[in-house]
Amino acid sequence: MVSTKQRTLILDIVKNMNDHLSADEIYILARKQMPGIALATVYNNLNALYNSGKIGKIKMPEAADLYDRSPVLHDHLICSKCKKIKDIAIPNFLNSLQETLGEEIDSYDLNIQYTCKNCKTSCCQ
Amino acid sequence: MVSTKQRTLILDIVKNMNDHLSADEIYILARKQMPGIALATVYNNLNALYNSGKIGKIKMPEAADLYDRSPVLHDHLICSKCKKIKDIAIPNFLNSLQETLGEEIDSYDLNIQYTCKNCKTSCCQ
DNA sequence: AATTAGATTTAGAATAATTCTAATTCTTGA
DNA sequence: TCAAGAATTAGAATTATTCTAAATCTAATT
Repeated sequence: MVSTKQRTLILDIVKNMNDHLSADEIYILARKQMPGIALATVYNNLNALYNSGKIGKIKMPEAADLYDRSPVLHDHLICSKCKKIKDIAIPNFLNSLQETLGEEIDSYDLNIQYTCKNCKTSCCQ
Repeated sequence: MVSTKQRTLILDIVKNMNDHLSADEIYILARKQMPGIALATVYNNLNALYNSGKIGKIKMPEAADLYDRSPVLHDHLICSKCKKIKDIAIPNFLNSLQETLGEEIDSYDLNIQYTCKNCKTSCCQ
């Protein structure tokens, strides 16, 4: 895989995100630095970077997929109210899953809906 | 919630499925018995039945959602090759998840990709 | 039986995320 | 410099799902 300046830019944006962003949001950021870039290029490169294990991807149940600067498999708590995402690591989850099931697992997606502390305390939104 | 004949038909179809079907597949089955039914009605009723806890829904990462005759929360193994789905129950998963995280969970979606025995043995598909 | 309010259905348009296509441009090695 | 292959671009296409507005049905009430 050859790294073009578009791919370098997109990798740079993703690696410097403090949050999880969608392809569209990354596209908006990319255009600030490279106004002519196409949305399809952003998708192409996010897919390429994800497939080569350089970045992570969160497959959201009913919304656009989000990208993650870390390619290391981990899990996500999604607040049902404010939709903010919290990264979590469940220790040894993959292994214990494989043991429980007696099957070798290729990968998995786990999305957990909860109500974050902020939304719980502010009662009447 | 009043049960119309459309809703009764759709519930009947879902309850008698031996597999997990998409809204579109359910629509095709429904039209055999009620040719004038609209796809939007199928979606409306699947949503209504799911929201009232009468049927289950599997939120697939990059494909149409599938419906499940059982509303009881359980998990799914999805074969990466043939895409067939196997229902599984991970004993006590929700509780142990809540304990591990120290958070109260509203719900979760877990999709596990694996290679089923069939696809593993037939090597050169 | 007629009326009415409210819910549901219908058909088709709208939306939104993503992929595809074909033409163009860039890269790199010969 | 040239050619081959890869990547990019712009926009069309696709697909699942939701929305809209008009029509129809339902159930309760008179």
